[in-house]
Amino acid sequence: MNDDVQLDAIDRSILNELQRDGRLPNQDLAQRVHLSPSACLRRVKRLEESGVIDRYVALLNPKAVGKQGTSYTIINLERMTTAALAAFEEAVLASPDILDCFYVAGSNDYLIRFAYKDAEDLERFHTYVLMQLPEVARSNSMLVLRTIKRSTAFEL
Amino acid sequence: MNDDVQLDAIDRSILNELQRDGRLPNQDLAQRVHLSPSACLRRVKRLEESGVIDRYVALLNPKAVGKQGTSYTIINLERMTTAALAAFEEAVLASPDILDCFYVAGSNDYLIRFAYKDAEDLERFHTYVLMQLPEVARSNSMLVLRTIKRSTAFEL
DNA sequence: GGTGAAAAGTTAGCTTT
DNA sequence: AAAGCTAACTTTTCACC
Repeated sequence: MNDDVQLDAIDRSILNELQRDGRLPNQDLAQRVHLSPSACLRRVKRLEESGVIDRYVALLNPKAVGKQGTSYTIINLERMTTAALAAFEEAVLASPDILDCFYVAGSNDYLIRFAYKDAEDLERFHTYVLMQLPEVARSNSMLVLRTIKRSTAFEL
Repeated sequence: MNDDVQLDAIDRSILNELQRDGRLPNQDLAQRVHLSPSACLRRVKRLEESGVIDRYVALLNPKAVGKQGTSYTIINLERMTTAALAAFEEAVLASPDILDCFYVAGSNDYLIRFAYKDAEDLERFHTYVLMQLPEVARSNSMLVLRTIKRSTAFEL
């Protein structure tokens, strides 16, 4: 995982295409970036092996798999001891509906993204956060009401 | 985009595998879910066509494409008029480094995810948010210091 | 970086359960 | 109605230019 791979204009074109469509056939990709299939594949393999391309995933429609919505919650811990952080993070990793968790700078401490099936599920999460997670002092939940923009792709 | 497709245990296995590896060859996938390749492919196509699978993407290593980090910013708008919201959202859509933007419930209004190249880039973003975006009253930035968990996959 | 042929994977028609 | 078999077709891969 070298973080300093040099990318030229063609590499960036390849990455832009694959960020949009991870299953674009190599032959189509080659055509779009004006290379022969073999030259194109060599570049893609190099991008995969150097870790520029981390992985390929299928993105699901949340509603179609029974997820009504998403919420973001900011959580303050009571005590910031090493043991308290470790216990909190272990609990977060064990909860499958917590999609993301970041330790953030600022007055607040953790930011969690959570996908819920219904109102009951959301309430269960709140109870869990406030009661079951160790050392939680305050939490501030933000329900996503509307998505203006959502992207997995970086601008290159 | 039917939101009420019935998924059986095999469909859920398929989705779990493809959420982890969007480029898993159909033959390998078939083996993992104990189906013949043709039966497996029929199910994958059905999941794609019914919109359960939204799309396939390549995920890049942020560092490898020159992104040092991510920040989340909560933004309050001065006036919540239709025109103010539209102007703000238009500006957000026009900024390529704003990855996500959600309108959220609670005392705050918008939550933005931003990927930055370096400290300068981050400062440029803050100046942009506070000075250039229309009607911004207050903003509260949270720099991601550490990622405990990050997932694009739903628990099925 | 390109060419072309072998290997691998995809897909569709038909049969079976 | 859904799964398996088979064979044609497409795509990937790789030695060589």
